[in-house]
Amino acid sequence: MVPQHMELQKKLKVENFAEWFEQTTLHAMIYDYRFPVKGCGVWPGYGFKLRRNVLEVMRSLLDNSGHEECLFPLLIPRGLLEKEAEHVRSFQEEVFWVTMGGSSELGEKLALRPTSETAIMPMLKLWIRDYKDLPIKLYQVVSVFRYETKATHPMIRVREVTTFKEGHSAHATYEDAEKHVGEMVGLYKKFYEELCIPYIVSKRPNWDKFAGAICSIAFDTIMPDGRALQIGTVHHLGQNFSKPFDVKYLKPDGTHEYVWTTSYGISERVIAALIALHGDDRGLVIPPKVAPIQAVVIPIPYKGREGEVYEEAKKVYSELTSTGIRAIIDEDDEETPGSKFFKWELKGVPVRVEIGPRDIDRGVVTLVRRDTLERKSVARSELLTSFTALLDVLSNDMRSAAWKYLDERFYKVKSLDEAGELIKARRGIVEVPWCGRDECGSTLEDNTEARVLGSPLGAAAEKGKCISCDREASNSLRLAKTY
RNA sequence: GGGGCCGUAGGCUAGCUUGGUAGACUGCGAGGCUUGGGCCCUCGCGACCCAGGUUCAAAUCCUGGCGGCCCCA
Repeated sequence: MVPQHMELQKKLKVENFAEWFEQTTLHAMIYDYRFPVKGCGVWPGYGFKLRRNVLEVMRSLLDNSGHEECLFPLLIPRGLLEKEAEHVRSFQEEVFWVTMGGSSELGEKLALRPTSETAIMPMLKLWIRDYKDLPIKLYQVVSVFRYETKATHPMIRVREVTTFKEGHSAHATYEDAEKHVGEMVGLYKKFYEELCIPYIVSKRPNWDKFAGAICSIAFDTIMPDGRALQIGTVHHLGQNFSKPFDVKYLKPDGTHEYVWTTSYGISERVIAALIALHGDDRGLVIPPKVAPIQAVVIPIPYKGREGEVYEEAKKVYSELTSTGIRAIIDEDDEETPGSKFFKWELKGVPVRVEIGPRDIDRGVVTLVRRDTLERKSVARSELLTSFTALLDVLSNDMRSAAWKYLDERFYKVKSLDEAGELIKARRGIVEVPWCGRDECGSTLEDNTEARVLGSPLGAAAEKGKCISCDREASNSLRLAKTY
């Protein structure tokens, strides 16, 4: 039983999310935002491991779907960056430029990539000759740089995005590219499911598409402060990039056609969402799949019985690690068990394994799950099966709790007043009937102080009237405060 | 883009209005005592964001920079 005063609290997290987030990530050694350059943070060892595990999930999904991991240069010459007119217009105010080499001015200034389409296209031009070379699917995990002028937030709005996983593909036809977009949306869904992150998929409105895309599909989730956070996007780029970069292929009939490209990305915002959605006022709660440490074994020594307690704890520890479980043992005899409990709870270790004289006498071990702090004794002889089963239960419970959280903050309303109030109170995402015209979208943004996330993918016509112009609604629009 | 608040040991902070020895808690190190939810005691370590200015004297007042947070567009 968890004592009354120790019941899970989310007061700070809910009342002052920004502070909670920065403190928790710092104290748990996930992310240190004290680096003296605006919008730049550091991943210490423990956070780096979490990041690596998250990326590992993504890598395995991509590797198993025909992608190859590549690495393109950080520097993009101005001429390339500016080839696609709309792309450059959108990014020009947020590009960092390298203008000097030592003390001499560069002839052509070099951009720190804000994203890599313009670095990849010239190489595709060299690599693609005929239809047999298509499709090409590649990705890289790199830093990208954006000179954010608005407020920056640790991990959420940064100037160096350190964990930019960008996928790029080239196809022979519009339809192939379109199909690939659908597959990548499916791949991202799997990714978020693995991380226990709930999401809403929207087709971004025309005025908020990725610069140069013909269609942008975005994943959003809801943070504890009620704002929506974009955690992934998939873009159909059409021939908007292949034309200016002159990337053509030879078709079987002997003619040439420009390739059709797509791009899709996620960033460390995914990790921010994971932390924000699962954490509580004791610290992190990390889904077992990506937890740097899945189990911490804590011996509870008593005077006279220290020897056997430590010995048993070690046995349990090696049993766990021998099956590939990421376990550690905290044998520090200078620190009390209680203090260790708090320490590892802060770090979000999914399961704590306690071994004391009482357990030894009864032939059991005590398992405590991090999400609910529920404690139970399991037979010593069945440790491994009980443990793995518990990890599964924990993952599933975390996933459903997070989905429940999102579902409760997703509102479908029919009136502008209602929408406005929900947005103003920062209750989450609001979906309203919409006539489908861009002008009503921007009117709504003005009237509700919200941003338009977009509309459902392939939704049937919404019944009702557009809440902006009162015309018959043909679709829905999602609105929210955003980051 | 506009407005406001703020920056003190690794962390959280007191002191600033009214200029004059920077204090607590936590952490870290040593020792003792303990250990099923942050024990306690002793000793030690550790800080005024940066650059100018005012002043006999600046953490404190002024200007600028860097950095952080909040609100509004």
